[in-house]
Amino acid sequence: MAEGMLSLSWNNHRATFCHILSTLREKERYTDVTVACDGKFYQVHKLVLSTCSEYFEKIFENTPCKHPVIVLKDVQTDELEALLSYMYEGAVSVAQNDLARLIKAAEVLRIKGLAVPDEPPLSESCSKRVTQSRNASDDRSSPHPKRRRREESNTSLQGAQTSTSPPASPRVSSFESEGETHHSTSRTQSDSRWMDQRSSEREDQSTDHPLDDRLGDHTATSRSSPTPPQVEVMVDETLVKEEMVDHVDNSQDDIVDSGMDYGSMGSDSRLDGSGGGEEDPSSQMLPNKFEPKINPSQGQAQQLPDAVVEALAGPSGMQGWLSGCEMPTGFSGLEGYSGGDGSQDVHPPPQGQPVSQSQAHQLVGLERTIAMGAGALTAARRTHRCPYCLYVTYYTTSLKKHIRTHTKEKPFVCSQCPFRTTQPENLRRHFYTHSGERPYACELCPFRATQKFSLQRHIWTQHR
DNA sequence: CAGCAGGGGGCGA
DNA sequence: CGCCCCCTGCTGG
Repeated sequence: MAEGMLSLSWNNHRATFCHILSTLREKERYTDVTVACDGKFYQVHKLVLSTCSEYFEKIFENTPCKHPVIVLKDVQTDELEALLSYMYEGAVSVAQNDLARLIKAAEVLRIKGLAVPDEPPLSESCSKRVTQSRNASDDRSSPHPKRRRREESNTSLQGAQTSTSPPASPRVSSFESEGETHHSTSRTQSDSRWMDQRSSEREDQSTDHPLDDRLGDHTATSRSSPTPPQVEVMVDETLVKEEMVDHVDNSQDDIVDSGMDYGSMGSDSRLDGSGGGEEDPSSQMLPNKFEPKINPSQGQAQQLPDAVVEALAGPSGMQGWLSGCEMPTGFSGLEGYSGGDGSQDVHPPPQGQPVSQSQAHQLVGLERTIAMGAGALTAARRTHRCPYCLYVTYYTTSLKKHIRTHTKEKPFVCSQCPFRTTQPENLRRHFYTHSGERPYACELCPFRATQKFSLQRHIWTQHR
């Protein structure tokens, strides 16, 4: 209440907790109960079992023993393993055929969320439908299993995963893999040391929701999870329905992902790969002389086709990208573009393709451009077209710069910090932040700026 | 309001 | 190709 009160919240609390629990189980740390089943022994934690099952809770209540051994008779090992995974991770993959069995076992053990509601009805008037029961808010915080069933067609994936479901390895990976944030945090880039941290923070935040859902609904994070909850079990058999929402989410994820992956590939792997070695541009302090031109030399002629090939080859890369780029405009592709470009003379499209052939041809077209040189485009007045989007320019240099925005290639590296950029000019400008130089001085006041436009803006606003 | 990065245009060597 | 210019947009004080 007091003014000074701050609310501190641990965004990843659930995920972390979950992860740690799983890890503890794997390492058999702090385990205080042994579950014996069909000749196998599982070291687990009373806390977890009793949290997830009234049955176990009761047992422990009535078993003062410090490290009891519980022998399960009517449960098979694979069922138990699945249930343990479920309890520790909040989700588990199950082959459809095994679903009934699993539920039965869950019922025997009274596993919350599987066989019994994970929370007493309480006052929640919200009629609990057999399925999701819980109202939205609850839903987020508690592990109510949803059974989701992918189409049969998924079986291969599903089967594979389900068969190996029990191992409860942590899936931090699913969060890390989102990697994309990088390029979007323009602001932080100059803050060298912080960049990584910050981006990861962002990631955490951005995945906040999925994390929240983690215990109960893994759908959001299931993609890369070792034990994807393909089939999240539900109390009711009627749940065997597809949940469009999840599908949509997934598909979106996929799209986003393709975009992201693309980006991350470029900014991470590729950068590191191509520019990593050059990170050391030891002597490029000179604002004007940026030796660091890392390896822009390789030339686009090399790079481009690669990029193109990559994009084409990628499962979703190009498509995702193109769809993101072209579709939104609603143009019918080149037509619309050339018109809008006002470059009628400029742009009698090299191939004059109508939209239909557009994408592939754009790629091919550019590739050809690169391969054959500008001469091939004489008819087009030497316009240069981006293979990734509808961008067209007269200048090859502009195109190169532009393409880097797609490939995320940033060959120009600051010697003072991790900042890297696509244009030498940007690097030069950036360097002012280190050198303190402010080349643009206001004649009317002591104000100085690092960028001309900043000075102009200053004059307009201050001395107008 | 200022700092700063992204990104594109344009020109001279 | 290298360099400069410009506009734009975001961010933080």
